[in-house]
Amino acid sequence: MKATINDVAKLAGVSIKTVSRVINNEPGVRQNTIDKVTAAVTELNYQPNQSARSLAGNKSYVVGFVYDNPNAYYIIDMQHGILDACKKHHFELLIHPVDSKSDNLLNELKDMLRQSRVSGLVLTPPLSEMTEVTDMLTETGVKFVRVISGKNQTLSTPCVFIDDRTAAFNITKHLIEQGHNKIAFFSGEEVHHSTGERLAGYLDALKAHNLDSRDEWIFAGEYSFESGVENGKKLVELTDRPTAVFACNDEIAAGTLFAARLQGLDVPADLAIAGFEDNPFSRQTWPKLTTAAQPTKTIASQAAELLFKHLRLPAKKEQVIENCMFEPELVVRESTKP
Amino acid sequence: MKATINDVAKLAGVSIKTVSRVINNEPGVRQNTIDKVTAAVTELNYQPNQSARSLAGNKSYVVGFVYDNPNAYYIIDMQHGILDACKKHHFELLIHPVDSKSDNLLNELKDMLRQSRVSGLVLTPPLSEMTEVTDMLTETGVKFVRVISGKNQTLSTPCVFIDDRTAAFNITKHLIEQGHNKIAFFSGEEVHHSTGERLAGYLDALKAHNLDSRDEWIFAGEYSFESGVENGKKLVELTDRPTAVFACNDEIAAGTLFAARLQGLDVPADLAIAGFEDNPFSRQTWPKLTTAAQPTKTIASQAAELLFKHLRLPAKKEQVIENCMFEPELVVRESTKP
DNA sequence: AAATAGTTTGACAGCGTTGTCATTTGTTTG
DNA sequence: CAAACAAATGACAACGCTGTCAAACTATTT
Repeated sequence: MKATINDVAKLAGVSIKTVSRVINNEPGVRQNTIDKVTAAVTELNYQPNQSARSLAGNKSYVVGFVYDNPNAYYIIDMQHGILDACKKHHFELLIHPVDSKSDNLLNELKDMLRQSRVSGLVLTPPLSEMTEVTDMLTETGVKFVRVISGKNQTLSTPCVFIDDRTAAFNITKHLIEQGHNKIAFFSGEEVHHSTGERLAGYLDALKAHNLDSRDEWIFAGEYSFESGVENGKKLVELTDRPTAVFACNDEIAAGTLFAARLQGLDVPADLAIAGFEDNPFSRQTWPKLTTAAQPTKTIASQAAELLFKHLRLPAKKEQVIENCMFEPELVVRESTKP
Repeated sequence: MKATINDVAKLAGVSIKTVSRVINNEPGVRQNTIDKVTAAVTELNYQPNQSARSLAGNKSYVVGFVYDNPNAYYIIDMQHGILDACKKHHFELLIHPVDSKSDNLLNELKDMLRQSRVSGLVLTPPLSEMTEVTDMLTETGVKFVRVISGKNQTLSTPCVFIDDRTAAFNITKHLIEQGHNKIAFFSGEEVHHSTGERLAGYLDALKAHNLDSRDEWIFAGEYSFESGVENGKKLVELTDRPTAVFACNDEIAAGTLFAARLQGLDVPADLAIAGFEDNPFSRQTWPKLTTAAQPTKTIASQAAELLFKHLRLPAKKEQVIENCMFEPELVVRESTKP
């Protein structure tokens, strides 16, 4: 019924090993032979049996996406981006949500690696930024690519950098250009490097415009709607209240918006609010949110592509590690317009 | 390094076949032997090699989740619910987003089935409700479970039913009880059975309360924010305008909310709005949305469990098909409170 | 034309399981 | 207590592919 490599070999008049060579793009096959084999493959609509392939070759043709992130939009975009790359390279994708705060995280990951025979992993924040995790993976010998917050730099593992700092600088600059000189910063969790990077960008911009930063305008928090609500409430209690808020992501911004309404503040007249990430719902709030857009799906494909390159490399100590960087782009909407 | 079935057999003092029996819960092994083997398995931390298993047994230990749905929250919840069940049964999950409107849909699905050797599928609307798709799958012999909108009934394939009609009835009843007697209905896409079911429930409720339904109060649309905005704008142009809207899902409801603000209408004073699905953002709008909550993650686990049961069944023609049903639950929030 | 080196191909043994069927062990019965 | 049967276990050949290494070609040199 289903064609095997044997059928292809017979039809093409070569040995199964040669068919195997053609299928795996191994060198040292005459063009003429390649053509015969490919013809036979198409005629029989032959699909290699992945189980047999990985059993015999002790490889897996599966990559894993390990994540801990409550943001559904982000995860879906990441998944779809990785899937695109997987399709191109004939790999399969295994998704593996975890709890990064679990005490058992490392063991759980080890178990997963053991069971699921993935040949590589894509990691996103906060996991990609936790040294325990990356150390463990390096030790285990599993190859992985990380999406992390920061500027392009050479690390010993392949990375996709997100230049949050510059993007945050641009957002803050935009707020300043709208006439604001008292701007609050609503943080996300500190385990996310993005929080620190965005704060740095915010401070950079203040300094560049000779504005003072004030500690009481920098609010600790987390990447959630509720955190935005909470800090929004605190904000209005301040004497000499800031007239603008730079929220570390759109969820916080949405929460801040909610709090503003609770307090009877008009946005943007009484309080301008900017978010970060360009989640779909940043276009569905009233008013729509100014934010910094990052092309998550493209980032994901890039990360996966880096992983595939890395998987093909021999396991040498010394080698050039490929990286790439993305800079989220300012998107101005009604929540910060005068 | 990594333990094989041979190591376990040696340690337990039995043949590899017996170890295999124990691992697969096959009958006809003495309890005493089972214990010896399990002990050896734990001691060596043995994990069966999935590739070898599926090659030898010609089975796959992989289920697929095929979907076409732009709602990230829904998809993530489905994925995580299915994953929970998979973990329990030692299966892996393959995700496969498709475009249900593509001309090539059926071929694409066939290719995917051929390549990825899944042993079963979970389908959600609209795919689960497209007869071309289900027919093709039945023909191909792939087992699958569907999540569909409708009341519990016996079909030839296992299903998880969502009783949208009753839930829609309850929502409409709630609006009526708030004193509304002119209630508009904002539809989703008609390919989704849920649209028809929810409309039916809406009409049921009107009739039950002796209210007339009017054709111009039933708006065609789709499951999107934009559709809600558009129909919201149309709504206000009506003379004798409805005072309440039952939107087919939360996104439409959010759009309607947006349109209301555009028009300077207060929600709920001038216009009450109810949604459906209980997406997280239904709690993040202002005011928060009344909606019908469906336990997506539980639904997903149930669906996967049904699939696993079905996979174990021999491929007979005559057999009892297991089903189950969920009824979304009314959640009253500020968008409909007087 | 023979010798050499390089290139292309094939034979065959695994990879770690499960399926089949034969063998052993245990239990019941006349 | 042997015969007859059932229950538990094992030996061994697949499963479809890749890795290894030897064989068969081809091209180049002497």
